[in-house]
Amino acid sequence: MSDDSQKPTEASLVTARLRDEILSGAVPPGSKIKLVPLARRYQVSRGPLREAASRLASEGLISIEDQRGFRAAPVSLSDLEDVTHTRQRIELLALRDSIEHGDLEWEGRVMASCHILERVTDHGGDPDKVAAFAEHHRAFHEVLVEACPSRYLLQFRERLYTLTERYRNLAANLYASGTRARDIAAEHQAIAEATVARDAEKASELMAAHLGATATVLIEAYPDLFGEK
Amino acid sequence: MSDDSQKPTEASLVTARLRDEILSGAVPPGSKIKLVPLARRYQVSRGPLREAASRLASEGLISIEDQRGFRAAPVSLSDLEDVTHTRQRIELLALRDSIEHGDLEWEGRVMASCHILERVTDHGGDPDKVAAFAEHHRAFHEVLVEACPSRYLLQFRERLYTLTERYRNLAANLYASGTRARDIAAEHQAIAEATVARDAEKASELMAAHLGATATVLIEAYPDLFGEK
DNA sequence: CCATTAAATAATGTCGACATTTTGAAGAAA
DNA sequence: TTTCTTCAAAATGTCGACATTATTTAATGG
Repeated sequence: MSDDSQKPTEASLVTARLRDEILSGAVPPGSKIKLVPLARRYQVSRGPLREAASRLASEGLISIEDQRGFRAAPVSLSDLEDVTHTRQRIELLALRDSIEHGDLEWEGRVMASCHILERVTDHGGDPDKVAAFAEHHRAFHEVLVEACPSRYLLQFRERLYTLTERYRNLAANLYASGTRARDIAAEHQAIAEATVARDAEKASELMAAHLGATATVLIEAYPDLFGEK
Repeated sequence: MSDDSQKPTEASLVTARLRDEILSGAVPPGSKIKLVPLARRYQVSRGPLREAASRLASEGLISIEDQRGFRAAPVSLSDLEDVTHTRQRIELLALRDSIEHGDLEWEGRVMASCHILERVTDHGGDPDKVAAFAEHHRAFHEVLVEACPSRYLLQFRERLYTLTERYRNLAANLYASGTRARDIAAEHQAIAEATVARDAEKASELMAAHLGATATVLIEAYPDLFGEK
């Protein structure tokens, strides 16, 4: 969204970094984003930081209060429900589009991504492995809707995915358990198969269930998540 | 999205102003946004301007090219089609939600807004009247989906409405004619009536047709729009 | 003891200056 | 002419300093 294969600007780098910290929970929801300490940590001036925060505000990760600075977007049960429900609707639209427009190479990428994801599924709490899984998981869901021709739908979808991932990370920070009794790999496998089979109905159904199940886990974990600060 | 009933910051004011100029076409699509002249015109430093541009980037009105500054988002036929199609889908979701959840007072606001809009429909090219119409038109479409409980869906909808309005303004700048042989007031009236009658099917149908008709007019006008720089 | 006010401390918002990069023009070489 | 190089002008990106506003702390009065 920002660079053109140029040397990235400090503002862009800091944007990515700050986004990650908000997503991971290193910057807790609702907490104030104090520019001076952050600028010191990032080894940059406050200028780029303000730009970064301004960008993230329009992404819904930061809220701006004039004369009072920036604040990590708060979390709430109702917000989580909204994110989930909206994401279900948007993602299904994108998935149907993708199934309709995807070509054979796309099918290949779907199966490849699914396979890779399956192989990295069991991480033993190793932070690197967890991060790798998160990355492949994102990639898999991304590939599924890749053939959707609407840039806007994809942008909205990505935004909602990011917000979901934030809740997932926040819950994971409290629940070290992580994965429940779900066989996520099997869910992904089924979605991938229905998708490349061009069975839009079945794929939609499976995807909706997949997102719903994830949401249920998060919502159950949420009360504990709200007990903290 | 930004203030909390505080004295707005320069960055916020400039954001609104720059957004208006991009929407109105005062800053042409694809043109570079040179900060020094703009800062001079706005009587502010470049700092707040950079923040404003950063915010608008995430809204899709500005594109950032690292080390090369900011640029008003380009327009294209394919982008217009994407905006239109996506907006149709999002808006219908929001409208159905709104019809399902709206209360009696909401119905009243819908009819009121529709009535007001009808009365300001015929503007004689007077810029003030045109601006007033645009404002009431935005308000009407806003009220229609007001009862939709999803903040995210409404945010996406608003964003797409804004992008549509940009294309409308750009076309209007070339076609002074403006309104075609459509009876827009009648279309709005029909949508409002179906909506307060809780006839989601009919309202959706009418709304889709309404958006489609607007899109058609714009798409027809578009080739001329692209002839200019 | 609590509430209210006043002073201090800290954080934000804005600006102007500097270094770096890009852009544009002028000129040289093929 | 066309292409490439060189150089100057302009624009961007970043920083540190200043003024203003918010927040915390201390003090005062009830």
